Amino acid sequence: MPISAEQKEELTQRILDVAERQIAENGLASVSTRSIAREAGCSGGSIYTRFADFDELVLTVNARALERFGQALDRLQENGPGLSIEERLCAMALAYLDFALEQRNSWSALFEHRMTDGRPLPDWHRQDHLRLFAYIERPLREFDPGLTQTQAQELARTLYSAVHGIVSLSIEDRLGRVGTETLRQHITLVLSAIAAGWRQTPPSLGLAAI
Amino acid sequence: MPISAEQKEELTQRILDVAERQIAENGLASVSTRSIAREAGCSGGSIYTRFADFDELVLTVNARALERFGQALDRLQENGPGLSIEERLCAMALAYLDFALEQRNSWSALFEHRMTDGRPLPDWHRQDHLRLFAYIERPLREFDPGLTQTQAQELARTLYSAVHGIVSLSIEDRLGRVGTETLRQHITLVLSAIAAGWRQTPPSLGLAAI
DNA sequence: GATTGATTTTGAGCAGCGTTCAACATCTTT
DNA sequence: AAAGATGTTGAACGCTGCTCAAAATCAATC
Repeated sequence: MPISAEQKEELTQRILDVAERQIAENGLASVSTRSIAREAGCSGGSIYTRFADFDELVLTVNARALERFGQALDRLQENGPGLSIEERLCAMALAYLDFALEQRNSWSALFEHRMTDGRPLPDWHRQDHLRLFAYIERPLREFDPGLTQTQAQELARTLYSAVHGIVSLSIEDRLGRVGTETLRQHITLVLSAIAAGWRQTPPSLGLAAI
Repeated sequence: MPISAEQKEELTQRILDVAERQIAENGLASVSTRSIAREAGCSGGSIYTRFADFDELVLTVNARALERFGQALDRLQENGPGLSIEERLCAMALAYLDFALEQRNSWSALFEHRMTDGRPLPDWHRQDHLRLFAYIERPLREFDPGLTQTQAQELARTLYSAVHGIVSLSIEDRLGRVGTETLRQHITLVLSAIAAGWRQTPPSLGLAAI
C-alpha cells in the first residue's frame, strides 16, 4: 500500500511549509536546518532524506514564491485586452513592486540566497524564473513585430532587470528607503519613457543601428 | 613617539589589503576572519582590535571599491564637455558595466554582503554609495531644469537602479549569462529610449501629471 | 506471536564560522 | 630592576550545514 509514500510526502511538505513560514516571517537569514527540524518535529538528519542539501530546500521554497507571482501575472492577464501595450507593461511592473512589498521576505530570499561554494544555480530553478519572462515577451513583440524571438527574449529580460533593479535596491534598503508612492511614479515614468522612445525608434531598428 | 601608532595602522591596512585581495580573487563568500588572520600573519582576535566586527571590515573594503568606481567616473568627467547629456548618461552606465565586469568579485561583494542579524547598514557606508549619485544628478538637472533638487536626486537613484538591475542580474548569473555585447547594446537602447521619451515629456511634467 | 530482514529516523559528532576574554608578551615609565 | 600600561594571543563558546553508526520502526516469514 502506498500509505508510506504519502506519509513520506507529508513530511516533505511539512518541512517546506515550515521553511516557507520562517522565511516569510523572519527572513532567509534566520532560517537554519535546526530551526526547521525543531518546528517540523523531526530530526536534523531527516531533512537530508528529503532534500539533497539546504540549497535545494531553499530553492524549492523560492519556486513556490515564483509560482505565486506567476499567478498574480495571470490575474493581470484577464484585464489585459482592454489595455494598451504600455499600460500592460506598467501593470506588470507595478504588480512586481506590489508582490515584493507585500511578501518582502519571501521575495528577498529569491535574490538573497547564494549557493554554497560557488555552485551554479540548478537549471530547473533558472527555468522557474525565466518562465515569467514570456509574460513580458508577448506585449513586446506586439509592440515591435520586427523583433526576432531571441531579441524579444533578451529585451524582455532587460526590461525585467531594470524594473527589478528599481524595486530591489529600494526594498533591500541599501541606499535608504524610497516612499512607495515615489517608487510607483518612477516605475511608470521610466516605462512610459521607454515606450515613448521606442515608438519613435523601435528597438529592432535601434539594435540594427548599433 | 607616534611610531606605535603607525605600526597599528600598518596592521589595519595589511588586514584590509588581505581581505580585499581575497574578495577580489575568490569572492566574498570565501573570506573568513581566520583566512584573513592566516594570510595577514596575526591572530584571529587581533582583527577585533582594529574592527568592531566582520561587517565593518567588509564594508571598509567595499568602500574602497566604491572609491575606485568614483575615480572611474571622474576620469569620464574629463571627456564630458564634448558629449551630449544622453551620451554622458550612457557613458556612465557603460562604465558601471565595465567596472562590474572587470572587478566582478569586488563589485559583487558590494551587494552580496548582508549585515549580521538584521542590523541596518551604517550611515557612513550608505553615504559612500549615495555620493556617486551626484554624477547622475548633474546631467539630469541640465536635461530637465524643471526638476526640484529632491526630484533630481530621486530620479538619479531610479536611473542608477535600473542600470544596476540590468548589470547585476546578468553578472550574478541567476538567470543565465548574457553576452557582454548584447548587454552594452541594451543599456544604450534603454537609456536612449528614456532620453527620447523624456525629451517628449520631461519627467518634471510627467511627475506633475500623475 | 516471535523472528528475521529491510527501511527509516535519529542525534552525537565533525569541521567550519564570528566572536570573546583570561592569560601571556611586550613595550614605558619609574 | 620593578611596576604599570598596552598589545597580542589562541582556546573556548555557541552557532552553522552536514554525516553516519546506531537505534527504532515497519514488513514479511515461519
